[in-house]
Amino acid sequence: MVFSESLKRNSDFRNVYKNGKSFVNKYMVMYVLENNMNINRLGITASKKIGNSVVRHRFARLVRESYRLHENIFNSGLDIVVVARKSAASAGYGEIEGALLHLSKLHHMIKIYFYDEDN
RNA sequence: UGAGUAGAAUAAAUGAUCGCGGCUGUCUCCCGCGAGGGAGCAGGUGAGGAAAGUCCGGGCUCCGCAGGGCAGGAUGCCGGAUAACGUCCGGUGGAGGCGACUCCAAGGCCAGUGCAACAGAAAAGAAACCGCCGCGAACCGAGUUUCGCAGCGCGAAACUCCGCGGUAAGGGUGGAAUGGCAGUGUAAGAGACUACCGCGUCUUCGGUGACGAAGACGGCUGUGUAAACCCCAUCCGGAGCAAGACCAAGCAGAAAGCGACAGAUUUGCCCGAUCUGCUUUCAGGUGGGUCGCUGGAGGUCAUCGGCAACGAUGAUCCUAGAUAGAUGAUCAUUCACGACAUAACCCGGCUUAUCGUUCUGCUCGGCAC
Repeated sequence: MVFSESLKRNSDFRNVYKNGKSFVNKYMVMYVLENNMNINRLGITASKKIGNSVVRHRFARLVRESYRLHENIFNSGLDIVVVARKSAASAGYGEIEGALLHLSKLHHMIKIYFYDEDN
């Protein structure tokens, strides 16, 4: 991913939870906070309540793939944390991708000139 | 061909595009005096049979070397395999199945202690509820049965109701009741006696052994429970790859309390050993990198030894190594339409989860010859 890296530290996660804004839909919760850098940092979380290791890994991969394929339409300088909800365990790629874009719009983090073709 | 039984293999496939982690590079570019670093490109590689649960065993690493006693834990038929095991192999004994085969926490209740609810008379230094039998008392009375007669009431006898005793055959209770069954015997009974079976002891034989076989002897002294305490035998130092080693960077200590009859370490306690501080609060620094990290009790094949587990020798192969943590997405085609489940130091096991498919040995039956 050219413009992004992953969010790693526990303290960074807590910072986003505490100070960022959040929106929710059926499959996930998304927290967003400006990080004053020129790249985005993406963190993905899935608790053990969601499922076993296979399920949690799969969720992370689907989110990462969805983000990667749409990386160029997002605004920069954001810390993004995606938390899995229980129904995400059985979701396929299309559902995860749709959910990610839906929440992105609610956060107004999609570049303006992409709005038309994505709607 | 049906049912079953034991074991083995496999764990959707192929292609295209985009994407990710290691590795390699006589490739390209950028940074740096340099060692080197970064980006790209190319090639090649990248989870499982259980990677899981973390239940055992070991390797490896560290610990003021690990010593003794007590406590504690684990294992528990025999022999073998192994680095080791609670695993595996081969046996013995028992249980189940027509059988192939499967299952077994399979040492010791004549070391001691305990427990055995309910039921039952009685569940272990002690036993008679019913029943059966004997003797006694009583001869009053009541009842039952039988018999007699001068016959519708009288009389007689026996038994029971009472007491003492014998008896473990039978009934009933129970998971379990003094070996079983048949006979002799007896007042009634009883291993009291006899045959057979079972049990115990001894001897002989076979086996490394668990144990088996045969013979003799003992009438066999009233149970079950040791996943009850316990006894016996064997084994066990602790902590774990966030182990641990190294490099780089960086800081700052202060206060209070406890204490040499102290404190710390070695799972618990005692002895012994070693060390000299320890605890709390406040304040401060780092939170980067390299190694450990995958070539190993390794896989495959052949030969030899062994019933086998396994071992020896030779040949041959190398197949993830991340560090917030790499396997995904889309499209196409095919099919049985895809279960369970993601390495985190490494092995040997066990246990549990699992859509299916295929193969092999064996058993019991059906049909045909």
